Amino acid sequence: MSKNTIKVRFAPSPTGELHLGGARTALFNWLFAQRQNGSFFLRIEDTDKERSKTQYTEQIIDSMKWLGLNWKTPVVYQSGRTERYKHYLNILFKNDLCYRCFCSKDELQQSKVDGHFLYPGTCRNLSEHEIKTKLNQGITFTIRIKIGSGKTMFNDLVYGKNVTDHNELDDFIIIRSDGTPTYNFSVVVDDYEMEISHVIRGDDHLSNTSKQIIIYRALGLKPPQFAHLPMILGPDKKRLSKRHGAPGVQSFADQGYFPDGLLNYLALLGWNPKNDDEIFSLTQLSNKFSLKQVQKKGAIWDEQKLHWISGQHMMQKSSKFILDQVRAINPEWGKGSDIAVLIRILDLMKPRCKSLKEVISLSEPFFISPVVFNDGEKARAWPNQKTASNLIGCLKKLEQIAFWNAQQIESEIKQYVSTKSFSLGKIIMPLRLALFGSLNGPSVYDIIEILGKKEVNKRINFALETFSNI
RNA sequence: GGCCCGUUCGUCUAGUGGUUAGGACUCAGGAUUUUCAUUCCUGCAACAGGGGUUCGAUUCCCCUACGGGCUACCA
Repeated sequence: MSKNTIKVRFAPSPTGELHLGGARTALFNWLFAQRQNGSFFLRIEDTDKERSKTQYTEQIIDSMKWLGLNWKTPVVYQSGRTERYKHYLNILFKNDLCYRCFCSKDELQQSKVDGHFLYPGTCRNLSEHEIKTKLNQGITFTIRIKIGSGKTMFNDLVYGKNVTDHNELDDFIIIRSDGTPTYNFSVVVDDYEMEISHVIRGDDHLSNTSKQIIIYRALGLKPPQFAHLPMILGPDKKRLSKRHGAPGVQSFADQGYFPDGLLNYLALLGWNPKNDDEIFSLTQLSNKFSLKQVQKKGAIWDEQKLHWISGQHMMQKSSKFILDQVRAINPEWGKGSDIAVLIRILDLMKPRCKSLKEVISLSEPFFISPVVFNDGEKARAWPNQKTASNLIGCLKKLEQIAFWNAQQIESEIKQYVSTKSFSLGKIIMPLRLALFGSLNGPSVYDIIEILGKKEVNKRINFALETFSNI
C-alpha cells in the first residue's frame, strides 16, 4: 500500500525569500500531489549554517501560506536531522564506500587552477596509519563518497533517459569539515526517510541526480522517480534572480495580487493544458496538471502576461469577495459607505485593475474629493469661461432629478445638452474632471450616482471656484 | 576544459513526415464607451544554420552555432 503512495516535497533553502522559480517548483509539486491523490511536504534545507537564516524560513512559510499551497505538517528541517545523516554515513563507512579527505581548501583550489577539474583522489587510499596520524595532528577533514567505475542511468519524467559515466564524476564531498552534510547527501537521506516517491525540482539539479542515485545505491536504497522542471529565466535568458530585479513572492502579496492569478501564470510557464485555455483556478489546474505537458525549455518571465492574467482573475472575482480582500489589507477602505455602494464601486473598478492595491488607489476619488487638477487635463476639459456656465446649467438640471440613478442622470444630461448648441463632450469632460479629478475612470453617470446629489454639488462648486480664480 | 540539457512569431506556447504552421500576451489599426478600462474585429510577426534519410521535412538522424546548467566544504 505505502509503496504506491505518492509523496512529493518542496525543499527550499532559507538563503533568501521565496522567489518565483521556487514558487513554480512548489506549485508543480503541489499540483502533482493533488492530481495523484498524494501528499505534499515542505522541507527546509538549512544545512549551510553560514547562509541559512531563520527569517527567510519564516518568510518562505508565509509566502507558501499566502499562495495557498498547503503542505502536510510538520515542516522538516534538515538542521534537526543530524543523527539520521550520521546513521547513513556509518553505513557507508562500514561498507568502505566513503573516506576522510584531509586536503585543504587551498590545495583543492590549486588543483583546479592547474586544470584538474575533478578531485584527484589524493586521500582515497590513505592507510590506517596515515589517517590516524593526521587525526592526531588535528587536521580537519571532509568525507567523500567513493565512486566506483560504471554508469548510472535513470529515466527523468520530463527529460527522458539520462546516462552518466562515472569517470565524469569525482569523489564528491558528502560531509563538510564541520560535520554537516552537503546537499547531495542530505537530500538522499531525507527523501528516502520521508518516503518521497517523486522528486520534482529545477533542472539545475539534472546533473546532480546521478550523484544522488549513486548514493542511494551505495546505501542499498531504491531511488525515487525524478522529474526536472525547466528554469524560469530573465530577459537575458539567465536564471531569473534578484539581479533582474525580479521580486519575490512576498512582493506580489504586498501589492495585492491574487495568489491564484500568480499561480495561474506560473503554471503556464513551462506547462500547458494541451488546449487554448489560459485562465484557471487552482482547482482547475490541479485537475489538469500532468508532467507530460511540461516543457523542456526555459521560459522567460513576462510581467505583461502576468498583469493580463491577474486582470482576468480580478474580473472573475465577485465584488463581495474583492471587498473582503480589500478590507483585509485596509480595514478603513470605504468606511462610512453602504456595502451596496462599495460593491457598486468594485463592479466598476474590477475591469481596470490587476491588483488590490490598484483597486484601492484607482477608487480613491469616490471617497476623497479632488483638490489638485492636472494642467493638461484642465486645458482639455475646461477650455473657456463658457464651460463654467454650461456646468452651472447642468448642475441645476441635476438638482431637479427625482430618481437618482445612472440611467436617469444620463438621460437628463443628454436632454440638457440637446437644448444647447454644444456637444455632450463639452459637459461630460468638465464633469469628469470636477467630480473625479481625472479624465479617466468609470462612466461619469455612474460616478454621479455613486457620489450622490450633495457631493456632486459640492465638488462641482469647488471646481468652479478653483478654475474661476485662475 | 569536461559532461549534460535546450532551440517554433519579441514573449508564453500548440502542432504534424504533406497544415494558408494555430492560440495567447505585447504592439498597431478599427468598433463599442464622446474618457479610461473591459469586450469584439483586423493586422504585424516564428520553425537557429548546414548536411543527410525521404517522393516530401518545422517534424526523424548527424554536425555546427547559440543559450543554459553542473563541474563548491551552495542548494
